[in-house]
Amino acid sequence: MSTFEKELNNVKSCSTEYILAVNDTLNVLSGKWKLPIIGTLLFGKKRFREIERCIPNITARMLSKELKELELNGMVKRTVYDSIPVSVEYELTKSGKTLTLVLDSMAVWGLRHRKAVMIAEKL
Amino acid sequence: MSTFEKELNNVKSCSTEYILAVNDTLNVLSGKWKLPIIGTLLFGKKRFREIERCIPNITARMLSKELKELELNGMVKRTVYDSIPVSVEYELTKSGKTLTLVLDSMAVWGLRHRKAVMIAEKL
DNA sequence: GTAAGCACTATACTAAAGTATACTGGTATA
DNA sequence: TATACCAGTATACTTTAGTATAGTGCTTAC
Repeated sequence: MSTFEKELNNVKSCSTEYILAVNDTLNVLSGKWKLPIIGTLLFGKKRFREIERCIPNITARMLSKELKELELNGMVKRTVYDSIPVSVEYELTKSGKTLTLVLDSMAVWGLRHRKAVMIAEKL
Repeated sequence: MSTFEKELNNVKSCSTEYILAVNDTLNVLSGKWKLPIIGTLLFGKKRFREIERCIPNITARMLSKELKELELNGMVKRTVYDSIPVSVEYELTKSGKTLTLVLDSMAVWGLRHRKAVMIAEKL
């Protein structure tokens, strides 16, 4: 039995704990902008204005707010270089990078589900 | 190469499509009550009041609203039996059931991430 | 010296999500 | 006849999330 399976059996043994663990993951992704932010950081570290330019329609206020939350959640690491003027870089933490595995399974389910719903609507 | 891998490569070839697909999955789970509702339905079909009793603090209004959305999203099937009085049963669709694979990966990531964050905070 | 870029913050607002509470119309039970 | 269960709906309200817009203090380029 793999480590994944062992951990899964453990958390599934208590249904409220299972829901809580799923909820933790969901909360890390909550809101309109977290996913786009994580998406752009998947391509490597970026500066504040770079991220801003990558995401259409995001305001500086929202980007700042969401980056703070992501940092607090241990998803993003913020590094300040004391050049003049200061430059600030954001990158995904190790945890942030492993989230891609979850995102991948969400992407595939999302596509399959969309197809399934479309077929069902044709009937 | 597995079907999963093929579909994943396909959707990953376009980063905005990838984000959209992940977002679709996220939207199906959005809000405070969808996950608890899906959670209770994982144990089999249930009637309205049964679900209500399973989920502490949910109001009838919210349960009704969320069940409608889940039905619209093709996650839940609603069946009305014309007994007297009518009884109504809710159950997960096929798509709804396959979501458990995604939820499993979210649960395991959630647990691992929580541990990682706790260790980082001790330093 | 003024315009523009950097990394933000402040204030005020609107929109969406969620809560509280009461009610509907039917049936079955005491 | 009163009470309670069923499957919800209606109305009013509060809380949270997101938007719009302007401004901070710094530096470099024209």
